[in-house]
Amino acid sequence: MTKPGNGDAQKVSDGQLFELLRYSHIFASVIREILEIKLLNEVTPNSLTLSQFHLLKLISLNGKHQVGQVADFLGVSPPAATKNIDKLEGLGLVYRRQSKGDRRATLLSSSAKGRRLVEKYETLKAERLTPVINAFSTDELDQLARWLERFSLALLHAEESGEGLCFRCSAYFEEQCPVTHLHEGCPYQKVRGSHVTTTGEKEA
Amino acid sequence: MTKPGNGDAQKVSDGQLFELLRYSHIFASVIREILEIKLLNEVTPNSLTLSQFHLLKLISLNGKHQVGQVADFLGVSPPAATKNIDKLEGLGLVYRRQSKGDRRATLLSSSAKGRRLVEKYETLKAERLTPVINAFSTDELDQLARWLERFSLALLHAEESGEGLCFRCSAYFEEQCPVTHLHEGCPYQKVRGSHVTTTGEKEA
DNA sequence: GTAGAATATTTAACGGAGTTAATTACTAAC
DNA sequence: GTTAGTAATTAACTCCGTTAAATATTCTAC
Repeated sequence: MTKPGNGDAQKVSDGQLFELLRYSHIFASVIREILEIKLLNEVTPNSLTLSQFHLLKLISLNGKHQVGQVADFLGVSPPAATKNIDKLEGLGLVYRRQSKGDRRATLLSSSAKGRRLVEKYETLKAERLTPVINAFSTDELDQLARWLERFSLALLHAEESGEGLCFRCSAYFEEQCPVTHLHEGCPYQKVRGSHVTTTGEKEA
Repeated sequence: MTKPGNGDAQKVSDGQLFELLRYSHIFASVIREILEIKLLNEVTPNSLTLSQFHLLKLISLNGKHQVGQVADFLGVSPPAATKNIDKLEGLGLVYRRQSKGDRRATLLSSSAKGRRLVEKYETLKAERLTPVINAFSTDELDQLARWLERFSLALLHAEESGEGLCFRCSAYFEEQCPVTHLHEGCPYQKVRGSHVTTTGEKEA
């Protein structure tokens, strides 16, 4: 792994490459395990999965999605989405209702309880980031965010077999998704406009 | 979430905070899904889990670990480690042998096949990183790695309830683990010295 | 030196989340 | 109006994790 002469353009040394591999992995693991899974378990006694939470968040942002859409969004099969929705519905976090236009379709909307949960999670997540923010200057934070974006895009574009590629923003979406041209029909796109405010649908 | 007045020190704007949350999540997801899971599935027709691969990697780096140690390392229960080892052993990637000193203990070592797999994965991973490397200057890559480290450390230190905290380097380890004082007895530490070369144990 | 506590691993029983295939209900095409 | 297609669900299964119990070995202490 840290052998000499790995064949590639020798732009970076083996040591640099190792550091990059090491810290990108560690960063990814720490974000996922500490900032996401651990926090989620603290916020929900009923311990939701990350998938289930992302589902809840998407539904909170737009109360007009149907099951198939959110399945695509999560990157899972429709039956898996159904089961996740069952669980969220059982907890009173989301509701199902039949679509008027197409009576096969089920529309999903969040309850006030569901939206409160999303908001609580996001607030706490931002709080936990405070020590991180304090470890950087404002300019550094800006630069870091841009580099993370550049890194992710470079990786994703290289991979573009055109398949089910997605930026995996998990509802941290922006007006203009940078990978839309790779993956048409992203549910995030359908949610555009409601942006980041916790504007749910009607209450039940 | 992007509400005004989130209470915290107003060092960063809500927009900045959102960008940071968005891109740290996206980066973490892309690393995990594209650079790790997807790549692993391409390399192994028998589709190993990330856990199983990390286990194999650890064993490849040091052929003297016992089951309980690698269970700690993976952050799973001993029975889970046993089953993962069963699978790797069934594929001829690792071997079990009884410890001479303590006949309760099982020592684990990798086969040449196992080490080849690890090496192949790491080589391909480095290759996939080429477009990323080309998207940055050498100095930027250095800076990025250091920032990822600083970010991860800040997050981990803030969290330090002293529990099972770990840097989650998954065997991308360095001589001096920055969180050792938080988590004594890390299996990575026991592996120190063999560093990153693919130096396994005896062959069977 | 042997009884009893502690430790290392495995087995057994089970749960949760994912999969594919089949079913049900509805819509759309011709 | 029959037929093909689509949305969602149910059924049957797999995989990876869990805790509790079983087994084998070592350590402690009288």
